[in-house]
Amino acid sequence: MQQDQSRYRHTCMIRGDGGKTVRAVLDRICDKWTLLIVATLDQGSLRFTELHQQITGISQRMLTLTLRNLERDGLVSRTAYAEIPPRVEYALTPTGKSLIPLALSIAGWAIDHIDDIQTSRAAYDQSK
Amino acid sequence: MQQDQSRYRHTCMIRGDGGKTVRAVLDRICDKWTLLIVATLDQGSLRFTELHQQITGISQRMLTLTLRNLERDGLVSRTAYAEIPPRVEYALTPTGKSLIPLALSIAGWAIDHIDDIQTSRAAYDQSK
DNA sequence: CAGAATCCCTTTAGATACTG
DNA sequence: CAGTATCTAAAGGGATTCTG
Repeated sequence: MQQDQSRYRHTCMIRGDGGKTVRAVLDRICDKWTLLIVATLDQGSLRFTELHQQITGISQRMLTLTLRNLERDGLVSRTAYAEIPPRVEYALTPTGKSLIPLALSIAGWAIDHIDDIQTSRAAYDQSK
Repeated sequence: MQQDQSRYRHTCMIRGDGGKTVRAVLDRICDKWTLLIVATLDQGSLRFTELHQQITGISQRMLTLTLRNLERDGLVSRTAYAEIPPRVEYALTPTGKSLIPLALSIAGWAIDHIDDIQTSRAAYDQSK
C-alpha cells in the first residue's frame, strides 16, 4: 500500500506536462533504428559503411537520416576526414553513452515480458 | 575500461536478434498515448470517460484503439458491467504494472537530458 | 456511456537512381 | 566512400457522425 501510493506519486513524472517531456525523448529513441545504432556504436567509433553492414536491414537513406537526427540531438558525433575517398567516423557523445543504461533497461523488460505479451496476443486474436 | 567492455557485452541484448525483441516492445510503448494511459491507470481502475478526461488531448478513437492494443497484449484488463448505461472499468494487469518502473526510468532520463538535447538541437539548426 | 465507422490529411520509410 | 534526390506505398492519427 505504502509502496503503491509512492509509485502513484512518481508517475506524475510521466503525466507531468501532459507527457511532453517524456514523449520528446520517446520520439527520439522509439523509431525503428535509433537504439540499434546507439547500441552498435557502444563498441566504439564506426564508419558509415561499417554501421551499414552491422545493422542488417537498414537502408542507406534511413541510416543517414537517423544519424543526422542523433547528431542534431547531441547523442552522436560525426567526424569527417578530408581524404579521398572520404572517411567519416561516428561515435557516441557522453549524452549518447548515458542512453545505454536506459536502453538496457528497455531490453531487459522486453526479454522478461515478450513471452507473456505474445501469449496474450495470440489468445486475444484466437477469441475474436 | 573494465566497465566499458562489460557494457559493450551487454548491448548484445539490444542488437541480439537484430533488435526484434526490443522493437516489439518499443512498438507497443512508443506510440503517442500508451505510456500516458498506463501512468494514468497506475492510480487504480478507471472508466473510459475518466481516462478521456484525465488524458488531455487524446481523441476518442485513439483512446479506444490504444486500450484495445493494451488489452490484447495483456497490459490492461477490461471489465464491462451489464448495466444501462454501460460501465466499463480499465485497470493495469500485473504485466502492466511491471511496466511502471521502466516508464519511470524513461521519464528520469528524459528529465535529466531534455535540456542538453534541446540546446544541441538549437545549436545544430542555427549552424545550418 | 462507451464505443464503431468513415473520411482525410500527414508522416514514415523502403526502393531506386544519381553524385562529389 | 558517403552520401543526396525523388517517388511511392503504407501507417498514424484527428474530426466527425452514428449506435446499442
